[in-house]
Amino acid sequence: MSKGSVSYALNGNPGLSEPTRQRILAIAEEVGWRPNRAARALSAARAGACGLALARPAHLLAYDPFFPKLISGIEAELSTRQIALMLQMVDDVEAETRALRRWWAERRVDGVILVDLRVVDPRVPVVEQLGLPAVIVGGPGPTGKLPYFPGHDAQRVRQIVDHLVSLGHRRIDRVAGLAAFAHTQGRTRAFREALARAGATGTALSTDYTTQAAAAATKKLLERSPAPTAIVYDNDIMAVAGLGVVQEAGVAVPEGLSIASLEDSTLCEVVRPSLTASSWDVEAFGATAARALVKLIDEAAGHRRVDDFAAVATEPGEPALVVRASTAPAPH
Amino acid sequence: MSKGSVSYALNGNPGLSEPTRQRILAIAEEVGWRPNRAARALSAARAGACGLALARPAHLLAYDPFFPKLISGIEAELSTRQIALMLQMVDDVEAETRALRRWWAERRVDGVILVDLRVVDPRVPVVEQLGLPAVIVGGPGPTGKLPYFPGHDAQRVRQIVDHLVSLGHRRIDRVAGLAAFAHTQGRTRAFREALARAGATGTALSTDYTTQAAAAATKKLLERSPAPTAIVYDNDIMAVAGLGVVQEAGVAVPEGLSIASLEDSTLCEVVRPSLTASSWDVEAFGATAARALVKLIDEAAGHRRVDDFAAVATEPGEPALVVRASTAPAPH
DNA sequence: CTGAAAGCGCTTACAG
DNA sequence: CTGAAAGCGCTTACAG
Repeated sequence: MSKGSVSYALNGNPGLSEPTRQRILAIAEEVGWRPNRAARALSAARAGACGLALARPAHLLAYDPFFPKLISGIEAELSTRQIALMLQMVDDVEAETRALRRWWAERRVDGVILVDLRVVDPRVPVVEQLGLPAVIVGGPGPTGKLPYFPGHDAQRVRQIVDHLVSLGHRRIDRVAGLAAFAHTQGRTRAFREALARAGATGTALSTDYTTQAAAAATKKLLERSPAPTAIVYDNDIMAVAGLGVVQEAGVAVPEGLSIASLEDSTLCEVVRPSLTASSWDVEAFGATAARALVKLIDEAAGHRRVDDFAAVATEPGEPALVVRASTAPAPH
Repeated sequence: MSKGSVSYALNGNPGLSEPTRQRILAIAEEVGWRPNRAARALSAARAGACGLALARPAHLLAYDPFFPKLISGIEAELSTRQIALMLQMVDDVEAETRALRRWWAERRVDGVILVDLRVVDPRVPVVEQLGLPAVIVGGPGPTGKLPYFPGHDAQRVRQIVDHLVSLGHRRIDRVAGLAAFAHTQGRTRAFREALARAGATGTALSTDYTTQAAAAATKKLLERSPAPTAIVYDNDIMAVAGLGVVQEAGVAVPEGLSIASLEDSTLCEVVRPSLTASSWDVEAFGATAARALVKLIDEAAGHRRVDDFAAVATEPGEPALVVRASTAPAPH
């Protein structure tokens, strides 16, 4: 059996009869032979890996159910194609930008997934200038020529506000995440619009996603006059932190104040009262983004025109509001 | 400048004067040149990457603050050495075993980290037979010749039981994780011993770590007679789920029943009442394990004798019990 | 220190 | 289909 034929068989190269191909694959399977990835990468000029660098400190990642789900979805998609996922956790976007440059210079990855896009984000121009294939996850909308997947932010905000308004709430505040994140701004915009449309009022307080900041923001909101009758939190852990503050202030939830979370999780189910939250399929979302990245890489390699993903970005899994015990008619 | 000299400079190979080395490094930095990883891997017979395969479904990983911290610690250690972390999420140990075989056959990784060791674990013999460098994280104790890092399980169980006993509790039950995990069994052993030493009684109910199972187990424990005066949970999310069940049953925490968690997190701080929990430095733990793996890889590459890590396994960061509002003197 | 050369294990045309 | 060969971009001795 020639080395060339084996290579053809494994790479699905035409010019080999089907029976021969099958025989080769069977033998490879039997003896457990696998092509050396480094050699293959070197001659094929493909790393066979994609990169994901997370620019958030571990203590914030630790309580965010979004990332494990996202990674799981990405991973599920990549592994069917034998593409590895390279993970790096860094402290800030600058470190991430350095990591992206290094990955690409070393040809460690064929493409990358960008998360937590900033309003002004250094990664976007770098990636575009390098020609490093990239997709944006949780983006705000069109950013240069990079494909993006916005994550239903506006729609989820609208669903929650509409739900609260239908319960008679007219004074709805929000404890938001980092203002520097593009998706936070997108949510803020949608929040304002939804309130205005309903004739309701309310403001958003930005935090750094820590529970301390969420607790402090909640205290501040409770002291306002008139006080809000409902508070929306950008994620589940901040909502739970807020819930604790509200209860300690002697306000009953949901009788005296309604609480809702823009991110659903098991946590929302198990706290008392359980939390009304916006639920969506993050794993499917991650898989879709990974699929787009793979396509981008393939097209870049084939020197073919890259489709305008921005125009076709599909978002899987419509978000659905899960109404639980923490929201009720507004007190009068 | 010869190609050979550049290579020597970058790899710290002696036989190059210091000024020349510095000049080469400066130029490489300036033009942003980085050696192609695939080529380097091929000639050096080193992938420059380590693998971590997680055999837990994403919905369980999503609420476990342990893994992001562990990964962050591993990553911090590896990235200082320019070693990449390859991540794969799989459904079960069999799929993980397959992933390990593939990674090694393709020389995608130089070594792997094994987590959630089972009482009978197929990965251990496979890894040993392949000669794939591996360290065990959260292991039960010596397993063949693989270095292991047990994660303070016994000590943490003891601290919690001793705390409850000192508060007068004599009937202490436990809602445990998967019985198939070696660390669950290690905890169960330590739990029994600690109770016996204190003249207290109690049993452990195993669950699959889901909040549903934790809730069901808690209900069962409350119906017992005599009912426990304290319940210990194997992790924070199960503790919160249990707390909800207890409160709905009309039992006050901590006045009627004390609750404690064997895993600390922000969650424990923010729920009401806040939860007493065993806290330890998981990131440092991950870093230590990664360091051991790197050492193992280096020694394996040098054909030198591999140290007996099992004898020297250091565990960083002594665990500390954080007493919060959920534990109080036993009711009489 | 330089320069030429072999080799890592594949992929990919190319002549038979 | 086979077999010989070049090339991917490094590392690593080796002679000058």
